[in-house]
Amino acid sequence: MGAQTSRTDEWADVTPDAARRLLAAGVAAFAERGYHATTTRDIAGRAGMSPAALYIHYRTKEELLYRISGVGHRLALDILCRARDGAGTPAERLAEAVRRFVRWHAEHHTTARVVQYELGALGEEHRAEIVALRRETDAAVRSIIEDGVASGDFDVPDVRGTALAVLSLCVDVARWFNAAGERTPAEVGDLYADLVLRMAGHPGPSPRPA
Amino acid sequence: MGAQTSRTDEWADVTPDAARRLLAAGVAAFAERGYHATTTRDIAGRAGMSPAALYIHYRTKEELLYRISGVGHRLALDILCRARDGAGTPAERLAEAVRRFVRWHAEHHTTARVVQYELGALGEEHRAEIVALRRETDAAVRSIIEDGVASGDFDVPDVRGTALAVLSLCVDVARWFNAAGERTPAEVGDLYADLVLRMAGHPGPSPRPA
DNA sequence: GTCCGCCCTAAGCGCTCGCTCAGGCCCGGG
DNA sequence: CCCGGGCCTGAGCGAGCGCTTAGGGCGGAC
Repeated sequence: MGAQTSRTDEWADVTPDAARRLLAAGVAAFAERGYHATTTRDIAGRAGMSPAALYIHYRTKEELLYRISGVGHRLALDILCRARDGAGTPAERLAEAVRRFVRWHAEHHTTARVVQYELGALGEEHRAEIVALRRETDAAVRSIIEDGVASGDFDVPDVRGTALAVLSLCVDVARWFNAAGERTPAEVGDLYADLVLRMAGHPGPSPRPA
Repeated sequence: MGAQTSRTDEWADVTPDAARRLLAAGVAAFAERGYHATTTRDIAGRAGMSPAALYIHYRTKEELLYRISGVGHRLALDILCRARDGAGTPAERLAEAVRRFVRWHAEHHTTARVVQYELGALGEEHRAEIVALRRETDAAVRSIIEDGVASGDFDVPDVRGTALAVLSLCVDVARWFNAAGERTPAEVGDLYADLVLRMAGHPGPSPRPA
């Protein structure tokens, strides 16, 4: 009946309670039907409120999407930055980045779907702000690959193109992942870490950090 | 002003002329704004007609999407089937499949975007029909990889998962590819053929068919 | 010339959308 | 006790939606 919350609440620091419930309801609705096919009545209903209540906490339906998008992008970016700045060889860091990033996209695939595929529904300035976050995401992946090329761990003729492909591959997990499917988020993360190291020309199985 | 047509017209065999123009206008509009954010007035306007004209050739807006989706999926599936059934080693066939498939997704990225990302907007029976086509697509890729594993050309521990990842990687090109960007469709196809062979554990550069 | 059938348009119907507004409940401070 | 502000609801506005309907123009058969 109520909003479908994720297992570890990603919106824990949003207050007041009603605003948080609306956010979670928005994520569920947008992920299921898409932004434009979702009505404010549907969102409010999932949160157990009347349609008018939405406008006490958010100025428009678009602002609700913007908040979701901002929180989601920052969480995903954080995962990559931590891996980039962590200890270990470039191969360990790339494997760890992909493993965690993919796992997040699988576990929170409803949020990730909204974050990755409803960007076009944002207004002009809000979209520009989110696109900037995305460029940082891209730079983080590229940076790890560059480290590996410099150290000789990787063999990558086209660093920009490979970084783009790696990110594209990981992000698309949100589209096809199904919680009722046969693979757990952790399994997909491990598989993808392996595939990405192969793309980077790293010999042997994907290493775990020490 | 008029509908934006692709360089090689993919809708050549759709008649009458007005129906084809509406299809092309629908593709352009859906790709730009998404199905739900597109109005029938917008589609008709791009085709240079009044809103009512749409309903002479298509029963509903959803049927227009269904036609687009059907034609697009069949074109993409055809590319993979031809590569699967072609001559050459598994590595040559996989490289060729990816090269052509990716190139199509880049060249026709507006069509591909609609085909890949607006599936959820289809009605129940129409969606089931399209999903069946998609399963064939998946099977074609898996089949080539299985051939390579059997012949010893590939080293793939998880065939199902790798096939899924390969397809996901290729399909997502439609999302990020930008015609004004720095890479041509052919360049992206070559890069991706290389990356996919690495994912399949094939040593050396991606071979061209004889 | 006359008529028929195909394409098309102008006008508009019924509906649902995002969003607003006047007012009610409830809880903490005096 | 009363009051005031934060949170919420019921009712509904104006707009734009998908789609329909009545009829006009026009080219080919006779």
